Amino acid sequence: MKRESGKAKRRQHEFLDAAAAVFAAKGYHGATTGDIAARLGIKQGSLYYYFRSKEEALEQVCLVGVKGFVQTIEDITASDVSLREKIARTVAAHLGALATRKDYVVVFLDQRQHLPPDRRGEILAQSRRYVQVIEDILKSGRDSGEIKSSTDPRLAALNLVGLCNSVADWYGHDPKLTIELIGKNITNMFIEGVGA
Amino acid sequence: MKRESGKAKRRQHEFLDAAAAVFAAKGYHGATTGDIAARLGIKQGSLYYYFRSKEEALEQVCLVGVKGFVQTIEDITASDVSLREKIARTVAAHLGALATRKDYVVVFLDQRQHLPPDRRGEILAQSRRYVQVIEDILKSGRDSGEIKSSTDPRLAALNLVGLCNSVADWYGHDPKLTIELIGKNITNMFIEGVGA
DNA sequence: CACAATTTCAATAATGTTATTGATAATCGT
DNA sequence: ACGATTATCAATAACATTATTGAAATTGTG
Repeated sequence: MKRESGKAKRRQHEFLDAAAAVFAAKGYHGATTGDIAARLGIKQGSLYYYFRSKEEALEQVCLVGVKGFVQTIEDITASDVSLREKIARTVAAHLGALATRKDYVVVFLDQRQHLPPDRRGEILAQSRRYVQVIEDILKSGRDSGEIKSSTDPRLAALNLVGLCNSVADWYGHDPKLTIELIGKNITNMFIEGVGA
Repeated sequence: MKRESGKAKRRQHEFLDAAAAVFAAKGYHGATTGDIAARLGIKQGSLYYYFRSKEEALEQVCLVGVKGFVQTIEDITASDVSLREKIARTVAAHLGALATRKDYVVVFLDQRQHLPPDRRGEILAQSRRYVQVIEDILKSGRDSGEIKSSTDPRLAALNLVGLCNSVADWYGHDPKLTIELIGKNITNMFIEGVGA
């Protein structure tokens, strides 16, 4: 009989959290399975009850990381609000994922390259689609005259995503800089720029 | 007698290039000294004629990477041109370093965290100063009324640097996207935004 | 409680990696 | 061409890491 009691799921979750934390802190290759085990208070070999291989663990962590991004973006495109509001929501969702699941997001951003090609498929597809959706949002904004006609939607989308991703490099250093504050700042800069 | 013939320097340079390329491609821990040796066409043990340890190699690569950034930024602050021009030059210098020394820059950006604390000192100091100089440029621009008074120079500096750094993630994928084009795009977006 | 399922352990095989060393080959200046 | 300097090699010690296995402990259930 399959158990799948809430307890088992909780433990599985703890395991993924530990893997994400260790991968984020040390990088995939810099992290050892022993590090993950130590964080869970179990022995290195015991981990293999939860995964088949270290690679599989990385894949799972990356998937959680990227899904945090993609989750809400669909609804945002569909919603009937101004372009500014769409961008504000996109940024908020992006930064929100960073705040609530920093380890997963950081691992997705920085460690997915270490997955062998045959494990990269879905992760790559999801992240490509994410940028594509943002590009589409910008394109529609250009059509509706809400953004400059000279704006290249592709480049602008890459810039917006890069801008949000870069927050991961320093978020948390200064407690004054809340997600809300940073989000407003990025949204404003993206739409109006810093020029007087 | 110390030789220091041009040849020796050239070889030293080749060695650093190889280390940078391998670290950039596989990450510090994912890269083996054997990988670096293979790229140079020599045996793994022979590398230790050029460095004392893998860590030292990483430190040297990171230093070259960060110096590419800091090099020109000083002159830009001093120069007597408009804020827009200062920012345009800053972005151009940043992206230029990315284009001409991508491997070194990528290693500095993504791998410096794997240096032990006692090797991080100078690298950290240089990169802090880099952001500080940009912050100062923006502050002076705020004082001169060239940028919005509501702009937070610190956040804006972090954003500008993050934006430029994020180009490393995709630069080179599309040959149509030249450094000049990307630079103009970023400068425009940073100052005027994409809004109509 | 007793039984079955779940979770962890101890021990270890197989492999890979860094760094050292003394010998050897290649190169340079005279 | 010769001796000295520079560069590379072969071999290996020491160590770390992943993954496997069968046993043991723990937990949940009737």
